[in-house]
Amino acid sequence: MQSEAEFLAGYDPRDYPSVAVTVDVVALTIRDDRLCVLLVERAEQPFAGSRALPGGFVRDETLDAAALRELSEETGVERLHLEQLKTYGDPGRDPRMRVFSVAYLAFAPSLADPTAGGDAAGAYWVPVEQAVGLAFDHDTVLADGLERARAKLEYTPLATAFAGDEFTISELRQIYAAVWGEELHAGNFHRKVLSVPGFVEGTGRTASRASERGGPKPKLYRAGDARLLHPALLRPAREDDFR
Amino acid sequence: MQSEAEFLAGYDPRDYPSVAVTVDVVALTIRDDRLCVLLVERAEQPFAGSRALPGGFVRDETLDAAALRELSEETGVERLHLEQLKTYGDPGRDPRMRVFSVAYLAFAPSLADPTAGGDAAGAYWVPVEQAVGLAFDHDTVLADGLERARAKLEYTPLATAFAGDEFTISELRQIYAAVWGEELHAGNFHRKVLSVPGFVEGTGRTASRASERGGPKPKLYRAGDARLLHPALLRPAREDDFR
DNA sequence: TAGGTTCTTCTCAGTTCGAGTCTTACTCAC
DNA sequence: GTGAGTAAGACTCGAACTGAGAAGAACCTA
Repeated sequence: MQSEAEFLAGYDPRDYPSVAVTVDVVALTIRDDRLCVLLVERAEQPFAGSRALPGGFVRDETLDAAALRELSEETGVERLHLEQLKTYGDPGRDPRMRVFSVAYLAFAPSLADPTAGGDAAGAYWVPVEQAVGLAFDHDTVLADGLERARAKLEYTPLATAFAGDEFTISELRQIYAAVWGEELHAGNFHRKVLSVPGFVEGTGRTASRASERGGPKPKLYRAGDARLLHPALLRPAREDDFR
Repeated sequence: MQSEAEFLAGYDPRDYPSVAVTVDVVALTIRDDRLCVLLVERAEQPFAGSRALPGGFVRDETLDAAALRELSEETGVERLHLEQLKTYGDPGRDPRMRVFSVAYLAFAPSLADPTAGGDAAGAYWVPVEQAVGLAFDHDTVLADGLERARAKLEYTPLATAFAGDEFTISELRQIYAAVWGEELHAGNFHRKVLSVPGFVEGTGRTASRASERGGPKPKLYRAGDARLLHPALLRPAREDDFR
């Protein structure tokens, strides 16, 4: 494999257009009650061998379509909620040329392992706290994506995008706990979720089995039609978050 | 002046790079208790003569720097709060070539009239409800910016960015009223603002004059050090906003 | 000086909140 | 099968917050 130094030495910027636009995707899911992000192992220079967020150049398509395509090409992941996060364009963030990267945030229910493809040598879900030392400025992108995801859980029904079609209140609570990194009071969470209009709606059905460790069979719910939670479901306040 | 049709007929895409990145700025302020946006009159094709958001091509600089520079060049406006809004990149949104526009949102205290410069034939503050029929997809960009601004007033001390260094609680209330488009209960607003830690801090001073129509001289406050309002200052709920 | 307006504080009832308890239904280990 | 432990869901309590309104003092204009 070519080293990064060799690659840069043989690289002539005039062979390429001087400005490029890419999309990069922060795809999140919950696995084993842990918040995980989708990473690919880069097969090409620059940063060959490093881990990075999946992404690539935008073609003759909308930005949303590019994000969906790249995610699908490099990882096989398809069914998910996508939204634009932020654009990163500092000069020098890509050693080849001026590259503007439009970052997307994606939320996926628990899925089978992704299949690598495209420019990616491998693709896998990694617990977010282990996703450090990424290529380019992707550490920053990931941090911004996590902050956005944590905030959006408060005032949108986004958490249901992490769940399957039918879910229990407990599963929903564990999604919140995984994203926020702290446990929630089960009774209060239950009361709150059911009291917010349009958050979830009952299916009339009950899980076929209780939790592994006992307890009654929980009722099953599906996502409601609300697009905003009102009143919001605020995470426990920590003083230092505000100053 | 060249018509748009003439311009396009004489336009050869090969004279230009095929992809470009611009910044466009939704700059907001309050004038006469009304929410206004900064518009420029375009001097160049395409859309010459139309009104548009101030903006232009990104040079060898960060995106934030480009937004600040364009705003200053085209309008003379300088001292303000800037944050990235969203990136627009649909094929065909600019008739010349593929243009990606990184939109910024800016909040300025009440200022003197801007001075036109750069590509702009004129620059002026326009009440947002009169800012329709803009060039490119700027109607959409403005709508997204307004929605973002309205939401951020709820949970950040952003409103103080519209005020001067010292302001009264009433002035702050009128900023909220102008952005949200509805009156607020003066007593409750007063109680709420003072109860949120770090939102405002007293100066110990009092306005030299009361309101034109009477009343006591109000106390003066300045922005506090909070970066988030907790608890948030929620706008009156309307059912249809949630579904 | 009179009347109207604003600033600021206060009251009151209704709602939401965090923390905890309780009952019931279930799983697992023995 | 039985018993210990756990979870779902309903409930209670006091504290905190909310919207609506009232009240007094300060100040403007006519």
